[in-house]
Amino acid sequence: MRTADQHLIRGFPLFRGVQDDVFDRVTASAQIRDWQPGETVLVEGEKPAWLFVLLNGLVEAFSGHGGKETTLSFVRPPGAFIMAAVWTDQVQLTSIRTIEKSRILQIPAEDIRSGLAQDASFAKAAGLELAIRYRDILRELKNQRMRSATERLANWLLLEQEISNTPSFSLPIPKSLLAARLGMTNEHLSRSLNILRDHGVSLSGSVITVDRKALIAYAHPSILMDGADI
Amino acid sequence: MRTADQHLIRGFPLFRGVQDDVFDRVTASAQIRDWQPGETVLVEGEKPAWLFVLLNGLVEAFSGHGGKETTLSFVRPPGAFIMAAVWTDQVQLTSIRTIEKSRILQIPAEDIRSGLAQDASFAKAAGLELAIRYRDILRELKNQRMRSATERLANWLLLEQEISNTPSFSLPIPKSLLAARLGMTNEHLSRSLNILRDHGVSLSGSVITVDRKALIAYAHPSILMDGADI
DNA sequence: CGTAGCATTGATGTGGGTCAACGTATGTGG
DNA sequence: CCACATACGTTGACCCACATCAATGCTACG
Repeated sequence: MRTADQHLIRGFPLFRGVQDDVFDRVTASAQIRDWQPGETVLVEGEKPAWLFVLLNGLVEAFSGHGGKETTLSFVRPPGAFIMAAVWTDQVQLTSIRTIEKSRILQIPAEDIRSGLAQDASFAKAAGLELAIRYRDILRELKNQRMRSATERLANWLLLEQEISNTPSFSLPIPKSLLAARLGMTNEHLSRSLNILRDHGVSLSGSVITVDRKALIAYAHPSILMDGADI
Repeated sequence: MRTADQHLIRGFPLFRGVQDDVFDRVTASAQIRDWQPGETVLVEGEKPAWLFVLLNGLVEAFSGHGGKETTLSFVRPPGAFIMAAVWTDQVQLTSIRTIEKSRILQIPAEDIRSGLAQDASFAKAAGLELAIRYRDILRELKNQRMRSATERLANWLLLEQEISNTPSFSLPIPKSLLAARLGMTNEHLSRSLNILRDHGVSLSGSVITVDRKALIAYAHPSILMDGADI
């Protein structure tokens, strides 16, 4: 790894406040690799050999079972993935593929585990990463159980619009991915968008315009369910 | 806290390998309280004042939104709860209530956080707890997305039967709770049990007899989805 | 241009929720 | 010991959200 890269990584939340010697040891055998869109980074069911940290790009966690496939989350920089599998040293529960061209840091799982034991700051930072993902996925489960697909979509739009900070914005991902993200089919997404036309959403192609007040009345957003997102 | 209690707690996975002085500081202001079945321990939406560790009993994490309520998980000893909220110092995403008479240790959230920063062993143990819960809930999300309610039930029965280690066993929780746990209505649970009669399950009252081979053929269990359970 | 994605639309099927009625225990007090 | 209440489970009728399958439209781009 080049020293410029090392410098970049040093500033990542995961390594904030970590002792120099621990940082050096943890990153000694680390590698950085560039990935093309659509490449599979890892497959569920294997023991984790590395911890992965997304430096840039976009990555999808998904899983398949009995002919079905489901998207569990997206990861954006500076997120890490399969932290829980590395921490417990158990098989990965998800597969990972790149959505966009991505640069990914990989650190030997064993080095991570010994780093956790050596430096409380590192363990605290890694645990924080894990806690954030835990909360993300918990929100997702609540979302799934207590809202209809159309409501999920409505709340996603509200969040996305809030991020873009303009009433009109264009979808950052293709609709097929959005459907997967929301746990619904493409067809149903299309219909749901039509339903939302009656509640403050207008769209032409991938450009969305939101009347927040109307959409909020429909969506009932809640900070206990709508969190950090793609 | 009595020294006998302190001794008990010292042996908990959360405090395995923690330095004595850190242990003393973390547990200095800790309290143990006994709870009756059905008591609400904490309500979602509040900032966590304590970390809770279940010493014995059974506790349910649940959430409500827009007139609906959903059970997110059960916690059995020696599990901790709202670890993620304490770690991130963000509002709790779930409410907690006791199912059975329970004894619960509570430790000031601030003491936990400073303990994390002081002792790598403690941070590692707390992170392990978090990682285990993360994986539980991830499995639950996969379960929810890729299986029907009846399949979820079938796999739950397989797991429960495996624990009991006899072909015949009686349900450890009332059916209404089981339905909540599986994310379905009581009515649907009843129907699902009837469906499973054709696949190796026979029941009279709350006593279940499972023909593993037949049920496995229906349920398609997977270690990537069926994990530690109630 | 044609053809290869993607998105929409329609027709139809089904898992599972909802509501109401009916059973089946396990009490409690007369 | 029986009448009754209360809680829990089952069954049936019905409905709705969402998936599935198939056809069609839309854009893009070699």
